[in-house]
Amino acid sequence: MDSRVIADLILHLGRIAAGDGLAGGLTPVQWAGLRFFARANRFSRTPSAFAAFHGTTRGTASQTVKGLVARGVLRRTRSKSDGRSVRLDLTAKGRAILAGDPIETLVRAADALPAGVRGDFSVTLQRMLGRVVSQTGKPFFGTCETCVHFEGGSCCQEGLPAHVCGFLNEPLMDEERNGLCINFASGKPGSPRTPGVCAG
Amino acid sequence: MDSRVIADLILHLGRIAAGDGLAGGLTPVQWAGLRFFARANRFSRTPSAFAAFHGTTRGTASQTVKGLVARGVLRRTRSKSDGRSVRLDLTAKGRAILAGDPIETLVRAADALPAGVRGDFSVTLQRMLGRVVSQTGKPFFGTCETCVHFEGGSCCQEGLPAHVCGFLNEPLMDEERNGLCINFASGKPGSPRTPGVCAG
DNA sequence: TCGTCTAATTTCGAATCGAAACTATTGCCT
DNA sequence: AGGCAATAGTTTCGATTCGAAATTAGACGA
Repeated sequence: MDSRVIADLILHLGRIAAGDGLAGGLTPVQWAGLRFFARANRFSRTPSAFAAFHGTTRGTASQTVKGLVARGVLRRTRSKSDGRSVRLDLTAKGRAILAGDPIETLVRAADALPAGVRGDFSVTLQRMLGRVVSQTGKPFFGTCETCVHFEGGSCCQEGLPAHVCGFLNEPLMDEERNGLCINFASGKPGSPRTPGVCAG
Repeated sequence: MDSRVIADLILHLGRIAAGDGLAGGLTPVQWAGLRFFARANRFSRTPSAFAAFHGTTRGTASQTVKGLVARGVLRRTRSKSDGRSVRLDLTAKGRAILAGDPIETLVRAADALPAGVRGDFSVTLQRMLGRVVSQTGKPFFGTCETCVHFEGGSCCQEGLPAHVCGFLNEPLMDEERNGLCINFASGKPGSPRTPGVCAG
């Protein structure tokens, strides 16, 4: 019986916080897009990945992206390795606009929570998302931190890629580990990551 | 920095769970309306209250209500005491449809949480909603349980109203205390409710 | 080279939303 | 009483959104 209240609260919170129409000149969907492309890693900053993340079709996602590019908050570049693919990056203007995100109301509300509560709260939310996502068959976007494809090491020199994504066979810079990835696959929690073996 | 993740998670959860298009023949907005009129008390089952709760305009709320009445899930009756006002009640069909609410995915995810966690989680969500609501100036919908206007007693006979809403000066049946109310005003937590004095 | 698959876009019709105009009713104020 | 502002609800209108389907372009295997 408490569970229904929880579900209602989550929906209501999301609606009240993000439903605030044209805050800062962007629509709620455009805000969602801007947030996604700000947090996704370079393999996932594509229209298709945004469609999967946002739970919509590629056609709709394409329109959202077009609007954001037209506003000058996203830059569109074709992939060199795959002529079909496109990568979207935030422009300086995009990063500036992100500061006025209407989600800030929610962020401040989370900030006001006691520090001890906040950690548990975040973990519980994540657990619920994992369950919802697996039940509905939607893709889960996680970071390298708990990804089974992540092969890390720290034996290399400064400034060189120290990690590898085993799924794409691509080197990863240290600061790229925090981006959301569409290729995320959950590893067993607590199992140590394979230490990377470096030639150098 | 954890706070931003929390905000993202809440929005994403809400989107994934409720954004599921025409589940059961109703749109996401219509589901929100049906849920509201199922949980609101008899003073709050009006188009205006739904507009306030849902964070939209009265015009848009009116359209949503019209759609629900046309589908036969809500019944529309004019108020006898105020010729302008209208009350919406769920029909038997409405209650039946509510069983297939797409929010059930979220409810099940909440059910899967450990019992100890669930209580704290619910409290934290409520605290965040309170903060968001006070920051944005939107009305808060609470129940009699913690409402300052609630004047309760239990000295009356069975079957007769045992409580009173001090704001509307209206008698309240025992089972009406759990409905969401637009006239909710938060009382000091822990302060004892005024015991009702019965003539009988 | 052909066929199939994937990435992205475009088009089109239906639905949604908010702002503004409008009707009807209430209730305060003199 | 009579006037008048406030409130509840509805309607209309234009802009936006959305999803389904068709379209273009490139990748890749047989």
